[in-house]
Amino acid sequence: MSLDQTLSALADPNRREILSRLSGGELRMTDLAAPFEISLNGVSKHVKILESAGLVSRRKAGREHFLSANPAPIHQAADWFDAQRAFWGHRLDALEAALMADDEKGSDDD
Amino acid sequence: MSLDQTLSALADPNRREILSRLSGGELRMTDLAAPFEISLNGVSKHVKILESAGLVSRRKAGREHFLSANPAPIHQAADWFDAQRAFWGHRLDALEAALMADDEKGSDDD
DNA sequence: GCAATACTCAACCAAACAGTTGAATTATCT
DNA sequence: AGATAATTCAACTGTTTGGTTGAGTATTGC
Repeated sequence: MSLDQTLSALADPNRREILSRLSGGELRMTDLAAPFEISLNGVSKHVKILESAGLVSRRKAGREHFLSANPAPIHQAADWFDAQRAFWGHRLDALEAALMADDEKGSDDD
Repeated sequence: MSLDQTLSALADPNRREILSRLSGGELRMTDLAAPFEISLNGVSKHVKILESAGLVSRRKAGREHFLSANPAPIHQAADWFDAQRAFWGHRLDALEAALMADDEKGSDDD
């Protein structure tokens, strides 16, 4: 549930894809895993990571496990990024500064 | 520069701390590293990772390397999270749904 | 009861990661 | 020129990660 966990869970494209596939509602493990190139066991491990990051939850019904997405940690991370964006504001970073310096040189020279 | 790189770079608290220390402007490697518990070499490796994620850039002056933060990838990631937040909207996640079910049961039972 | 289905668990592998230490490089100071 | 300072590079260690395969455990269907 920490930012660390949320970000590293979300840093993997397979896991983002899992979440995206879960956006339509619950899916059984097998159905969730079907379109992936990696094995079902591989997907299962990713799901476990998402679960322990609080991004997915599981409902067992007999032998089937129904997975669903929990957007809450995404909201929290989004809040953190908003705060960062506000904090960093429009301060020029080194790349932008370099580009603007180039521009100035270019237009000054005209 | 990819979302993958940005998120996994940002998933580490030492690296977030490095960025935060860089928020006041350029710092030399040694000065940047001073307050950390890990070795200077350790910090240097983190900086390299941040650099290859586009989050930090480096200006060499003689034997000194001046590091500065590049907020651009943070902005991009923030945009991505905003889109996600919008996408997931206020749809209840499984945890919330469970809590509300509990609430209902509690007040119904009154 | 038996076979198939839906999973997890455990062991393993290769690659990446976080950290260290020690040596090499380059720049500055006296 | 020689010492010191700022930094990287290289090698090594232990842990984590993304993935596999194979076996084990329930549950369901015939």
